[in-house]
Amino acid sequence: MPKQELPIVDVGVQVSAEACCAPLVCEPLDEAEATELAPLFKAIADPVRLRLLSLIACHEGGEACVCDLTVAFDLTAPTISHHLKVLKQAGLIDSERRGTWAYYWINPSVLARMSALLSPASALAATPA
Amino acid sequence: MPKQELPIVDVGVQVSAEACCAPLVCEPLDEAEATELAPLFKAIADPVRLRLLSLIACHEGGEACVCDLTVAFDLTAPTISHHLKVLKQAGLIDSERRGTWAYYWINPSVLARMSALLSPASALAATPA
DNA sequence: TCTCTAATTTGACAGAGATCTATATACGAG
DNA sequence: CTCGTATATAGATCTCTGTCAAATTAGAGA
Repeated sequence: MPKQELPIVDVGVQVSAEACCAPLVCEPLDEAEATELAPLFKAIADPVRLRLLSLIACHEGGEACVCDLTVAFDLTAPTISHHLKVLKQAGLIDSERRGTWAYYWINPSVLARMSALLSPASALAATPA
Repeated sequence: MPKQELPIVDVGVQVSAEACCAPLVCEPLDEAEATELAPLFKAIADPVRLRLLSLIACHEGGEACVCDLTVAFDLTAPTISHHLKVLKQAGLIDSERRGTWAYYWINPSVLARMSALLSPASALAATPA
């Protein structure tokens, strides 16, 4: 039933766009950057939301219906709804209502930014000895 | 009692080592994995800790003294100490006392694991329409 | 030994967050 | 329009977390 619509690239993020990609091991984060980035990690700093994000990202068609998600947890629907809202407000996912059901898909660019931030700057800072 | 320091080698992590690398957009995280991974993100889900991690990672020599870190914030020493403890317990950093001062360095393998988990599955969902 | 400085631990408190029940909204089918 | 199902919001509660002041531990030097 979910109509597949591939929410591809579309970098229309609310975070400051391309101010993104220097890994935090390359140059020190200033306070403003840290304040902007921390909420992204806070959004996935919960097992339920991590699984939600993964379930949505892996779902065929690139999107998942809330009904698919709710059954995967031993939690009430309002709780799932709450977690989805947190993920959405962080910009990690987006949603649309189509008829009776609501569909969610991930925003890959935000995920990419977070991944890049943590990337270990290959040649740096290894070996404590 | 503060004998727990152990300037151990690198991967002395409590997480299951190399069970790491499938990005969460590739296959759905199960509950156990999510429970194990969420605390890693929780550890960096705070602006102060994000900056601490970055300051430590970028510091020359690959390690930083607590005294270097404390002055970078408008927070008391106990608060910084608390945040360092959170990062250390998550396995993101390690520390050693040398003489009067305590030094911290990052554990790159844990950071790498987190980065890989969020990596947007190169070949997936990225394909330009 | 005593004292000074670096860092951590303890205890307290305010604010944030996860979950539930109950209620409300949105839509489709009769 | 009315009813039933799918989501979302509101409010309450209990727990977790960030911060500070005060006390404690650890090492260097006199």
